[in-house]
Amino acid sequence: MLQVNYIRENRDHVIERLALRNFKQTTLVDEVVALDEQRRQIQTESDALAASANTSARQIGELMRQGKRDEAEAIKAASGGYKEQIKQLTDRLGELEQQLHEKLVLLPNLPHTSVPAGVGAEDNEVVLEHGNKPSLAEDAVPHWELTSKYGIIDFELGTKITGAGFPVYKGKGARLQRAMINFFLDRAQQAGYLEVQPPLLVNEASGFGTGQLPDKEGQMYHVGVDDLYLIPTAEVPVTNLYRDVIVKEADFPVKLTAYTPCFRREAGSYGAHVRGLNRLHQFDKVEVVQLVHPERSYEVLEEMSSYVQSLLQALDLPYRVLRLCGGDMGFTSALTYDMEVWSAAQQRWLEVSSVSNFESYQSNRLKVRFKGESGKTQLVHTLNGSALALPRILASILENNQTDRGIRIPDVLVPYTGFEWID
RNA sequence: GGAGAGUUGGCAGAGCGGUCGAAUGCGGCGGUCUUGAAAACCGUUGUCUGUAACAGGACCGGGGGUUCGAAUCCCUCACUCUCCGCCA
Repeated sequence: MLQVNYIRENRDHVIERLALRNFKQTTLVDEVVALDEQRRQIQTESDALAASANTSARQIGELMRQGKRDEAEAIKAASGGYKEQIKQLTDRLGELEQQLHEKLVLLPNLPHTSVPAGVGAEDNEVVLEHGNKPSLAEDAVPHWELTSKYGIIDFELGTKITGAGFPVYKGKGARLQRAMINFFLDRAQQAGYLEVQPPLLVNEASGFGTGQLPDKEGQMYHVGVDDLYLIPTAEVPVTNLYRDVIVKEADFPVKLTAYTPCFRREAGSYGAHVRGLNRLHQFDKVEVVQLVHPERSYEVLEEMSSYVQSLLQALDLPYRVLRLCGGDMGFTSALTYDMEVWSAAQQRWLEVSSVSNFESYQSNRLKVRFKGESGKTQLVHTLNGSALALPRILASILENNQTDRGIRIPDVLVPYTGFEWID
């Protein structure tokens, strides 16, 4: 959520920035400014009235103590009107605050100055490409054929148990999953991230804090009887660990990592692009999250980007890094890098990580603050990234590393899998 | 699922309807003392809003009510804890 004060003082700039993500509801910005203006005016009136009422009440108390009952009664009689007036004003204030809040949550984050203009994926800027795309044999096949050929994933069985998009990993497939999770967690720990195991179900306040609610309600599975949401990413519970916390500046940077399954409804997605492991309703991911001093957040974003790339390099997967354009960036992000690996048999890039700086957009909702040098509390900047999401990494490993002999496991994973080949 | 207790500042824990944003202890910060540290002593120490700065306003789980006045009384919701039951 953007800060009202900022919008008030930088109205034109806000509109200009929002235009970069093709957000053209300039009236919304003006409505926010107007509502805020009204709110503050009513607030002032209400406060003045409350001050008078407080004074009277104090006087009455003092007079009563002194036994001056008559004088107290006189003031009491004159104080009767405050209650009704104050109630009217505070009711109005409540309405204004609610309206303001409703408008405010409709405004996405302001893109960073380096974000390219654009409307969709085709306008994203390729920052760099790394590694060589392997040239496969004539008979190379996509991963969904490899998984059944080697019996490591059973999609049909998952469909029977739950539904489409819930694969069952078996044998070396299951072990490879476990190996990747451990590999990613070990690397994160070496990079200074504290490992946590958060809940996989979160309440509404948590969903709101990181921005999934109310905007993307339909994306999450909702457990109605208990009014809880299955997490779409570890970002939600992990970032919310610091909701309403005032961080000590000495504790910066706060670096957290978590492995969790992720659940996404992805309603309305069908077709070839979502075959096999390309898009699932449940998948595994290791996430990294940082809470940092505002002055350092872009430096940290680059650091996180490098970290994610180091994983891809270790796995020896060809990848590219995109700087998302204004139109393709998530609602809450100010700058996002997407990492995509090359899927040799499908001949396409698959997104395996998204690293974002949310600046104070999330922390304003979450109320994650720190006490600065001046002694004033300020909002921290939050960042997160996938490091990494497993399914498409797996897809890429399977496709890129397929040989006559079987599928070669990347060297760094062998200590974790205990085998070198899926055959 | 059944029964009971509770929710107050970073933590612990007081709080007759008025002088309570809130005692006290611990912790934190600053200082005295010390070669240094510890101890002791002194001072200080919540958040939000608002102002150029003061002032002012709000917050004692959430919401509502009674009252001139509510942390304190009433209603309601949520959550936590304890015991029993069930259970990885």
